[in-house]
Amino acid sequence: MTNDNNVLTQIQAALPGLSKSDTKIAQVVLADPEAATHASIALLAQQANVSEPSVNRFCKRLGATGYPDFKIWLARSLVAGVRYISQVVDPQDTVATYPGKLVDNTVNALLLARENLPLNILEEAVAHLDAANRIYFFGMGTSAAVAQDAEHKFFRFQTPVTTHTDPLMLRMLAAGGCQGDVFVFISHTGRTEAIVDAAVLAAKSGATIISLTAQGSPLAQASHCVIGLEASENTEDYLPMTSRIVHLVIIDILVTGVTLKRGEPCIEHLARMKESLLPTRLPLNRKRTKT
Amino acid sequence: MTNDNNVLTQIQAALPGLSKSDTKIAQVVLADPEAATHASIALLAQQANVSEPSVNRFCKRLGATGYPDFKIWLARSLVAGVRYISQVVDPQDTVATYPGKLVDNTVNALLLARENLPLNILEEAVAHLDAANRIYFFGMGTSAAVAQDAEHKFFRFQTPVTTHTDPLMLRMLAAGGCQGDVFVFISHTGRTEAIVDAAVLAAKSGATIISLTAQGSPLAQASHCVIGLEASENTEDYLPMTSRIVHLVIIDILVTGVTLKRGEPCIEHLARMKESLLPTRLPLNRKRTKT
DNA sequence: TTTCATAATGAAGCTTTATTACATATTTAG
DNA sequence: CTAAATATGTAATAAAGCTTCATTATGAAA
Repeated sequence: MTNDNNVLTQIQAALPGLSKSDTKIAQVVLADPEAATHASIALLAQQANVSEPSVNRFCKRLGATGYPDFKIWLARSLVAGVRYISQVVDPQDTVATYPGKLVDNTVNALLLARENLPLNILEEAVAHLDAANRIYFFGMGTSAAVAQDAEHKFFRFQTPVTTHTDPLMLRMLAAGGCQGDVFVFISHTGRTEAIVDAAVLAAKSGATIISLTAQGSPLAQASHCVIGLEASENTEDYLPMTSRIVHLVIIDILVTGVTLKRGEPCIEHLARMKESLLPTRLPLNRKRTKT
Repeated sequence: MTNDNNVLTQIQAALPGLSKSDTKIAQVVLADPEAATHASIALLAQQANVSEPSVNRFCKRLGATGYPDFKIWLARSLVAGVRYISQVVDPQDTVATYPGKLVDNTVNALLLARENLPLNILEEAVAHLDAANRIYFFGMGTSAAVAQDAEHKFFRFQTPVTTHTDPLMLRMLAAGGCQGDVFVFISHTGRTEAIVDAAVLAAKSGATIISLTAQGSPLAQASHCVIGLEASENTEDYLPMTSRIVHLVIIDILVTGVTLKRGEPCIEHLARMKESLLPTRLPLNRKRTKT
């Protein structure tokens, strides 16, 4: 009910069942939420052609304590101009509009994920990864890049870690798994056959299966530890965009979790790794443009 | 000046040069910005042990038109609880705290990038990519995953595209470039020697160089088209986390840009590609948990 | 140290804004 | 077609925020 702390989506959801005045108010607010945050109740009432108390009642019906509270709430739904409402890119978009939409959608996906972070499962996953003798990351398609990123990050720990995308390699490794092995499967849909098969095989072999995938998917069902995310939106229809970003941030969380669990020595080790890269870099030679 | 539309950072930046009352007010606001958005001017004044006009003046000094305006502004700086201020993970963090911090930092990086999107440069980059006979993506370390992701997305266009991480391969390809080739270099620092060398070589060969890197870096100087981002924050000290995410979203922008430029036929083509993946997926078998 | 000028702060009254109570209109069900 | 319920608007009330001005603190020059 009220756990959707976003006004815009809430108004839009409520629109059908709204009264005449409320509809008018809703339309004015949705048309330019930005402006609404700066308008007084009198101005908004005038723009919607309704009385001031109607606006006040509208706010209360939405769960706010009054108009000022509503404005605060509304302001929060406009993150630095980001619209919470998922914005679909259409052929009419220009360079002035679509980049912002894409960033907004990504931010929204992250904020949504943030609210639904399964902390206990993350903790569990971190424990498994920390205790692992060997870690395997698997991802295909877009998730291959996520897996590669994960390998690159986990590689810095002492635990042996590898990434694979070849389905045959995947099956073989999965079949040959053993206690102490941790397989991390990354799949947006959780329905990529090769991945699901491998997960089932790996589970039988005694290894621990962690998956970054859709809740309730076949892959999720085959896993010991599911870091599940809400299902994809329509924006993912052509190219998965936001989901892989969320997966990457979850990789960050897991890496950070293991780092914290291992404590100081590990942090030092990471610092040394970092230093070893310095000789490959040219000297800094930058002119600052801003203060 | 006023282009930093975040209050919290602005207050913090202004803190040193603030008067006695203003400091008290700033402290109360920073201590619990959330609460401040709901407090009346009287309450806030009382909590800070100052008079109401002082609070009002404080707001105006920060650029707001008054207290209510300040509250709106403040509310926006608290994106669904996200603190704009970059939050450093420290050893005292627990699973209850660090995941949120990481997401917040990522969101902040994206919001920052969103405000500084170089639209004209993106447009230029899209034009180059659209017109390219051949596209090469290069990235090393963490950026290798970004390059791979880019390849995976651009692969769906008809233009031949490849990704490489091997420095030798890189040099050879760069030296053998020709007009119509587009080299996309991805490097957080812009100071990875192998990458910079390759960019210089490729530029000499007549190819077009696009780079996703730090403004003003050696790599940027060797490029025709620099999609530059603000320098790294201290949070990147151990592992680049937020920058790669921003790079990925820029890849999304470029892909989307080319898709839009090519118009309908391309969109259809993408849809067909998508369909071709369906047979590799198991049937949907999900139980919805939420309405 | 004193004096003067400047800046900072607070008290009181004033203005704007939001809310409540009540009356009127509109819809809906019987 | 009427009656109850609901929705809407008017006007009065209350709350919040703002401005003016007097007071107090701060700091520089004599």
